[in-house]
Amino acid sequence: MQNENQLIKLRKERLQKIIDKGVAPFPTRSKRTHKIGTLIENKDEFVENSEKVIVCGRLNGMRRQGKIGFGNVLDDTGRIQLFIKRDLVGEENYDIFKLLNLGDFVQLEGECFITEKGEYSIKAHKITLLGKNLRPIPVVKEKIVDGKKVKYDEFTDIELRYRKRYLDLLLNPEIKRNFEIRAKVISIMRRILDGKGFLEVETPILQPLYGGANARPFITHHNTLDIPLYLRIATELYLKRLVVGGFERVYEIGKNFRNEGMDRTHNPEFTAFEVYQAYADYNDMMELAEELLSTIGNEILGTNILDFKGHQININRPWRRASMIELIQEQTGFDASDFNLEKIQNFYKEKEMEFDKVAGPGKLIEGLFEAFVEEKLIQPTFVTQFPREISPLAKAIPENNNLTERFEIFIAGDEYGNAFTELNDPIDQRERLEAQASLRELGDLEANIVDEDFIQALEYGMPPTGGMGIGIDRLTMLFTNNSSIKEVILFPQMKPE
RNA sequence: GCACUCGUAGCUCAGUUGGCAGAGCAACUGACUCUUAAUCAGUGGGUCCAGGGUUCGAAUCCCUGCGAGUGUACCA
Repeated sequence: MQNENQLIKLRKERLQKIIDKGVAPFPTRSKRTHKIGTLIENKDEFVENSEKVIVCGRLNGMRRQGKIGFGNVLDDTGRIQLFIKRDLVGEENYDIFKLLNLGDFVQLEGECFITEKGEYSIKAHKITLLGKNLRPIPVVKEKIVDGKKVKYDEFTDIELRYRKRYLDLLLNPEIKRNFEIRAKVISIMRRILDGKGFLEVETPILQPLYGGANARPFITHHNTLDIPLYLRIATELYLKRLVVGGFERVYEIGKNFRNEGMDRTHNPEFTAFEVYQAYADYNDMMELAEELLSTIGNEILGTNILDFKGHQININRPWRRASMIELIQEQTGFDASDFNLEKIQNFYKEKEMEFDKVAGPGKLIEGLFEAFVEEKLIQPTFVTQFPREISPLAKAIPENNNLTERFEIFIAGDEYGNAFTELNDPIDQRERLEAQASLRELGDLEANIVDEDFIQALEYGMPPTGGMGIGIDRLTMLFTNNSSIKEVILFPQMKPE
């Protein structure tokens, strides 16, 4: 830090020298006639015309040699070499050039030409400072060796990359692609849903009660009302209220907040997509999921065969559909379909797995799924028919009250989405939430809370409805082949230094 | 939460058996009218993550803490 202050001190001395020359270091106006990318795309034309151009950008290379100098100017479309000659710009302007630092923003007036060594450049008529850099930017240099780009002193410290994302984007421009794909994923989803007549809505982030998922919330306080408020853990219960209100097709894309552990697939705030469709069920949701992902793949990558975590993932529809019980049997040979608690517990013992003595058969079946099946599900799979016991918001399947019309989407061993035929029977719903409430009293901090207003809404009547949630962050990881959620969140949560 | 690994200059890294804290780039000064990791000469720059311990002597060995990564647990 001592040293950094010295480096900054030197830059501030430079700044003073520039001010002493009567030059504004942070001028208010700039005037750009061309983006660098345009000059590069139409190189021949610009060289031939000697048209006067003005580009603006950051100085990211400097090679001064006496009375001439070279440098590189970078904007968001590309990089071009600047050539400056004292005899051309005059001594006064050349002195300003000599006082510039890497990282300064400049406006460069001149004409395009090819240097004697063949480099496409702008010959400066005038260079103007647009913004002084005061803190040295790490310098990444590139060289072409055998036609391949070799980088020197790359900015790679993962912690620094996340803490100072602006430097990451500046010095590792290929990272921008993750966020461009992220934006495209969302815009394609919006376009598809809007095209089907879904209404995009915004429901409260600050909620007096939280629900719609099993998770611990962030708690805040409203001063005027003097009540606690919770940051939402899901949008589900509000979106269903809208279906009660007569919006038959709604969706929301927004942040959820869960006060839980962080790892490569979990950030405390994350972006979820939730969709509800009246007079539909979970089968319709499966088709929607297939359509969304395969369209995104085709449009963004031009293919539905994705390289991901060392696998070739085929997201072309249709995807495999298999029930949780069936998948457990496939992997272990164990048949849990009778929900016989003692039998399931014995199987846990046989496999030398620990289990919660008070857990019901549904919870234990889920445990078997997690232990034996999840990681095996590489190609996109709808895991269907979850136990009713662990699905308090899903409707039971007509033939078997132990199971619900619910599925989760698994790809490469990770979960991507969760959907059900929504429970719209208010009496059943109340019982299920009350059962959750008693779990909570037994110490399950993630169990659902009874939301009386939500149940009342159902009492007014909700049509049969299919609903689905998909994690946008994980989807972006899939389409950018990243295994850490921090690579697809611009400013991931970090502990303060 | 637990386990393992990592933390040295602005950046990327080296530092042997415990023996004066190092390199390249960046920065500063100077030279240089076609460079492109420009070059050449010179200069400055360190809380070796923090604290404690062992030792004549610690960046190095030990302990504790902090931060990060990976795995694992939990979290649909």
